[in-house]
Amino acid sequence: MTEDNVGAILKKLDDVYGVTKEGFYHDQPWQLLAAIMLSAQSTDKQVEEVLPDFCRRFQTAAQLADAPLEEIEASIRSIGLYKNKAKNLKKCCTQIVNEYGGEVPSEIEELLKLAGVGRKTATLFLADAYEIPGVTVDTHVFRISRRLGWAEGKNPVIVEQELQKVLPEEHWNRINFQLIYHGREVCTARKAKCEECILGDWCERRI
DNA sequence: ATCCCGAGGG
DNA sequence: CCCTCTGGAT
Repeated sequence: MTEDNVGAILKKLDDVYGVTKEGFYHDQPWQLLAAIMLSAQSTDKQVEEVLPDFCRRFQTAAQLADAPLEEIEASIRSIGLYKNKAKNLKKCCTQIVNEYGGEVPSEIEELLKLAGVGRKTATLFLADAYEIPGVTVDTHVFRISRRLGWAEGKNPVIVEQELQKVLPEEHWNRINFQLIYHGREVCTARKAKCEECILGDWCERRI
């Protein structure tokens, strides 16, 4: 377990990938939650393409909850897993209207009760919407933090707890997008490009 | 061809 | 625990 590499790596990530990420377009918090749900297994570009029209068509959670499933599907048709997402969005918005008075809850335990909202979506929403510090562990964060020697846990929940101990809290809300960029371009699941990695000096995997 | 910026369901 | 859902990137 190396923890002395943490400071140097975090600084490098800040330098190369920046400290802020532009969030998804939205007028209302529930639309941000919807955008994050849409982003699963899809690119930001795909999501941003449908988002303006989506937000215009469904201005409130109640409007989406009442819309025919076919209309919801049509509005997100170009995005991966669109049938699942349309079904989950309708159910999720129905829950928001019926059980939360039309407002997205800000407690993670409540968010996790919403259809289509898992831990990754919930923590990212809390960070983006309310700047609540949290470590969002998606597939990239999971893979890279293990390669760096920051975590050893066998599932995302354990890794999340390990990272909360290893990382200063002010980095929690930016480590996700930084490692996503890094994970897509360099530290890929297979055939990682260790020769061109900016973290090569400190990474346990390369040394 | 193969793998995903997940989550629900059997 | 493993399967499925989807288009797009590589």
